[in-house]
Parts: sequence; C-alpha cells; structure tokens
Amino acid sequence: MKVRIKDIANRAGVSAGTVDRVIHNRGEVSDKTRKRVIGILKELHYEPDILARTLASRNPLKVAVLIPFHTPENWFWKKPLSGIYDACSELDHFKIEVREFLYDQFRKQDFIEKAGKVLSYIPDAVIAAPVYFQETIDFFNRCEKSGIPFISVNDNINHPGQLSYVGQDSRSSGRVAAQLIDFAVRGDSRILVVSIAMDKDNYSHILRREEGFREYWENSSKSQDVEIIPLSLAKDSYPYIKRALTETFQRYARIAGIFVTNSRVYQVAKYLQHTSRQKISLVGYDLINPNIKYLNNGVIDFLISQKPHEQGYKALVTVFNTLKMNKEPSPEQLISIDIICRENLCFYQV
Amino acid sequence: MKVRIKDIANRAGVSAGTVDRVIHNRGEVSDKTRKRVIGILKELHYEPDILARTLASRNPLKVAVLIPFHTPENWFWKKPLSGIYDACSELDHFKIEVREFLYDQFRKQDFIEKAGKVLSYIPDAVIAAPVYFQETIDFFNRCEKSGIPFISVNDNINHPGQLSYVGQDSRSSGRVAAQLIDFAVRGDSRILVVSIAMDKDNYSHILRREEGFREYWENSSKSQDVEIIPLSLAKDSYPYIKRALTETFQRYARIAGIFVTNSRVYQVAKYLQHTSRQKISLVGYDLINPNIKYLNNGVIDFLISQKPHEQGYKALVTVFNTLKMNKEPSPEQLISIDIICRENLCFYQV
DNA sequence: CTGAAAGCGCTTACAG
DNA sequence: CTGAAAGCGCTTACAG
Repeated sequence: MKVRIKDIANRAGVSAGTVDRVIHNRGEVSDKTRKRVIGILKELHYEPDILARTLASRNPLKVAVLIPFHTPENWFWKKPLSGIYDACSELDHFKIEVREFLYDQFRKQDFIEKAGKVLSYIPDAVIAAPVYFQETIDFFNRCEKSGIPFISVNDNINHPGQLSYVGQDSRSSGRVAAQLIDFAVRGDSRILVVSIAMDKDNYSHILRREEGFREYWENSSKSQDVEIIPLSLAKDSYPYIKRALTETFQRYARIAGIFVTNSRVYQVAKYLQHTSRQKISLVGYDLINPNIKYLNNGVIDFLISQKPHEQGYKALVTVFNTLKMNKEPSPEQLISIDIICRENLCFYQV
Repeated sequence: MKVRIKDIANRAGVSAGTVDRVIHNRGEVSDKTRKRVIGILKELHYEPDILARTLASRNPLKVAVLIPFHTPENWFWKKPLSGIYDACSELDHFKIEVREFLYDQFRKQDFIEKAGKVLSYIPDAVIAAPVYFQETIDFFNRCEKSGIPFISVNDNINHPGQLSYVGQDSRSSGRVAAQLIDFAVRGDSRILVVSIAMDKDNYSHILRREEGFREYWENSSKSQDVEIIPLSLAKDSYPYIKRALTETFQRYARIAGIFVTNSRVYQVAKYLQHTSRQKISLVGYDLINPNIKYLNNGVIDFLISQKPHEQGYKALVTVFNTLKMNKEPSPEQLISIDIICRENLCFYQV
C-alpha cells in the first residue's frame, strides 16, 4: 500500500542509505544510480513519512525571525512573535527551533546588522517583516543566494524568490473602512482622512489604505455628496494634532466621519472626546490599548485589526508545511480583514 | 534529558512492555507493580513521544461525526464537515479516521437512529451537533456510560461530561447585531426584530440572539428613543412574509433597521428591494448564497457568520489534542463573532 | 561511491 | 502476570 524507502531501494537494487542520500540531495551518489532512484521515486509516488523522519533525525528545523522588537509603548510587534511561538507549541513534537533577531524599527543600521546575523546563523528558513524596502530586498537576495527560503510578513516586498507573503491587503482594508463610515454617514457631508507620522510607519502600507478608501467612494452612489478631505500630520504629539484638527474643523463644516490610516487613531479619539464630538464616526487600525479604551467608551466606532498574531502563526505553519511536509505554499496568504466594534472585541483579544 | 519508557522501566525494575500496559491501562499487570510504575511516571514527569507512538501503533483514531446532512437548499451543514476534513488533512500523518453519521434535522427519529449507529460503531470520540435537546442528552449519557468522549458543536447542551463546546455565544452575537444597527440608526426610530420559521431551527439559539439584541438597547443611551418591535413569522414562504411585512410597515412608521435572527434574512431583503426600502439597515446571519447576493447589492448591510467551517475544524483539532496529545481542552471554545460586509466578504468565503 | 547495522521511542504479538 | 524480541519508516555514523 504505502511506498517506503525500502521499496524504492529494492526496486532500484540499492540500499536504503543510498535512497536517503538521493532524497536529501546530499551527494556521494553516482550520477547513474541517482537518476535511476529519482525515476523510481517519481514512478512510485514516494511520500516520506514525516513521523519516522522526525523521530530518526537529530537536527531541528532552525527558523530565524527578523522583525522589529516591541517596547512598552508599542506592543504591536509582540503579537507576531507570540503567534510564532503558539504555532511552535502546537507543532511541539517536530523539533522546531526559533531564534529571534529583533531590530529597532527606527534604525536602518540596526536592521542591516541583525540581517547579517541571521545569515551567519544559517537558518533553515527566515520569517521577516520588512520595514526598510531596499535593505530588505538586499537581505532577501542574499538569502536566495545562500539557498535559505524566506517568507515576508505584514508588508509585501514581492520578492520573486519568497516562499510566501502572509499579511493583509492594505487597499482592501481601506475599502472596508470606507464602507463602515458609509453606513453611518448620510449624504452631503465631509469625511476626513488623517495620516499621522507617516514616516515612522511603513509608508506604502498607509498609502494603499488611503487609496482603497478613496476608491470606495469613487464607485459609490454618494460620490457627489461626500467630500473627502486629506489631512497629513507630520508629528505624533497631541498638542500638534490638536491644533491641526481644530483648524480643520474651523475650516470645514459638516465633518461626519474620520478615517485614521494607522494605529494612532487614539490621538484623534482623544480630541473628539475633549471637544464633545463623539457623534462623528471614527475608524482606525489595530487593537492596541489606547485604541481599545476609546472603542469601549464609544468614541472610536470600529477598528480594523491587522491580526499580527495570526500573521506570525501562519508564517511559522507555512515554513513547517513547506520544509517538513513538502507542501507547496500559496504565494500569498491574505489575512481576513476583521471588523472590531465594542461588542465583538472580547473575541479578538488573544 | 527526555524521559523515555525505557527510563521508567529501568527505574521500576520492569520491562518496557509492562510500562506500556500501565500507561494504556490495559490490565494484565499486578496491582503492586502498576502502582509503582504510576508513581515513577509521575515522579519523572513522563511525556509520551507522540511521533514514536503513532509510528509504532497500528490502529487509527476513530472519530464519529453526528450532525445534520446538507441539501442543495441548505448548505450550512456542509461547512462543519469540510472543516473537519481540512483539520484531518492537516493532521495527515496521524492516522485519523472520520466516519459520518448524518441525520435529517427535521426528523427526530432519524437522529435517534443515527445516534444508535454511532454507539455500535464504538468510536474513540464523537463530534455532535445537537438539534433535539432531550434526545441529545440521552445520547451523551450513553456515550458517557460507554466511556466515549464527546464534544458538542454549534449549540451547547452543557452536558457535564462533554469534552468541550465549540461554537458561538448567541447572546453576544445579538448584541453585535444591535450595535451594527445602532451605528446607522438615529434617535426616534423603530427597529424590527424578525424571527422566521423558528421551529425549523434551533429554538434556544434564536431566543438568545434576540435576548442579546434587546439587552444592548436596554443599556443604551438611546433606549428612550428607539422602539424594538418583535415580529414572529411562522412560515418561511415569501408570500406569507411579504403580507406580514406589508402590514407591519403600514402599522409602524419610521422603521429604520431590521434584525433577522437567522439565515432567512434574504426573504426580508427581497421584500425591501421590491418595495425600494434599501435604506433600511438590515442585519442577519450566515453566509449562504441568497444572503451573499443581497449583501453584494447593498440590501443587506451586515451578516454575522457562525463560522461553521471553523467549528468543525476546531472540534477535530480538539479531539486530536485531547486524545493523542494528552492536552486538556478548554471546556468552551467560543468562535469569534465576525462582522461581514460587502467589502470584506471575499476573505470569509472559504 | 555504497551497504550493513544500529538507533529514534514506542507498540505488538508471543512465549512462558 | 511479565519479559524479550521484532517492528513502525526513516536517518546516522562507520566500514569498505
């Protein structure tokens, strides 16, 4: 029934050891027998028994994780890590070894340094979150040269050699945000699109969210009635934001909804609460604590989660399935865009 | 480092075979040595190697699935099944054997019959979706007597012996529906709560959804302004529903939102479309095809998914983790209440 | 370049 | 009631 190495060996007139050498491509086999064995392997549709393989094998699967580190103020990057470890403990018995290479997301040099360390660690696979575009490309190129498979999470660099991308489609998430505001907003009103401290974040991400948001309204029947007003705030400080918002409200009447294109939505929420403008629909990103606070008290209406935990989880499972199970991964694993409001929040706080 | 059977055997002065007999509780061991071995097992914190166990063992894990069958008109129950099979193929190498016992959800006698068949199959575990309350209790009691672990999905019978419940919290989903309608509805309006053909569905489920919905408004600041109007429709036929809705609209002005407590929301959508009342906020349940159609053309605003696929998936993983991995399952595994609108729909159509 | 043997940690008859 | 041996399917040194 089941084809074993022994069967292949018998058929090829060689020993199991030789078949093993061929399967794992570790040389020391004459070209002739190698070709013969490969032929039989295919002919008989050989599928390795992963359990037996793991049991017999000594060395673990070494996975390097190259993502920004988290700080008390920014817990976002803690989530992918715990997703990765959760996947690990589910795949408990399969000898997986995770090594963290965490970099300062605001220091390019640190990324370059840590990326170098990943390469000298010589992992079996890399999970990386790109923040610096060109530097990540360089790193991925070097991975490719060394034959180390890599997978990108959170933001897609679209490197042709990557195993897979695990993350959200930013444009779609902008469209979802638009529809949420659309439900609450009647015709003849203005909607603010606020980008805060863009340079600190992944730039392209945010641009695509904004694009998606605009795209929605362009195709909407309300496109005549609703005016979209962009507002770009260079700094993350509250006094600065307060001033800018005050000016904007003085200048424009009938602002009925605000879309904040990143996790800094709590700053806008703070302003709306202080100025008793809670009725304005407010939508933003990420389940970080200050946002959750304003979601619970009703100032923020909806949050869209990037599901960083799930990203980490899926990334590790993908590495495992590809390298251990010989399953071909799908090149893009889009995380669903979940809509979080006060009443369903509890189900998303993992 | 790792404690093996051999280590236990050495320490206890017995053979590996005897330790195995103790671990699997299959008798033929004197009380004295059994107790000694058990003591050492605990002392050394023995954890079996599942890979070695599965590799050496011949017999598979037999899982019986007792749920309603699906029909061309009602595909809902196809989803848990494919969730179960997806989990199986992910746990590919672990010899899991799923046997389907599908019953006619409208014939109590059929449930009883199929339940009997499950018991004579003697599975290692049962995954069951309760429709008939008392009959399911009886069945679970018999499982318990036979020492067969069972897990309930979709609706919670709360049997004290159950391994776990995998499903949604209906009351919470009602609250979520309420909040969604709340976003779109201004003060001084009426909201319809429509229950269609309740007896055909799981009754308690639907009552709890309605309870949750009411609960939300009672605690809301708008509780004075918003009037909730219940409408119970005994039959599922469109002419009947049309007549009832027409009457209701004649009787009540300012109906701004409708919550349909089950998957029959497409019937109400049809009516709203025919009578050009698309502006009314409409929220209901389940991603079945007629509902998706009205979600896409904007008549239905939001759908709440019960995530039947995920229910099946998680149920099987739970069985596996408990029986093969010796992990204690959490007694309740609440599925998150996902909010689906047109713009994020594509991410939920598995 | 190739094969025979031992081993991974557990289970399964079988003999006593 | 108990133990010794063989086996699950693969990998790992080692000898040649």
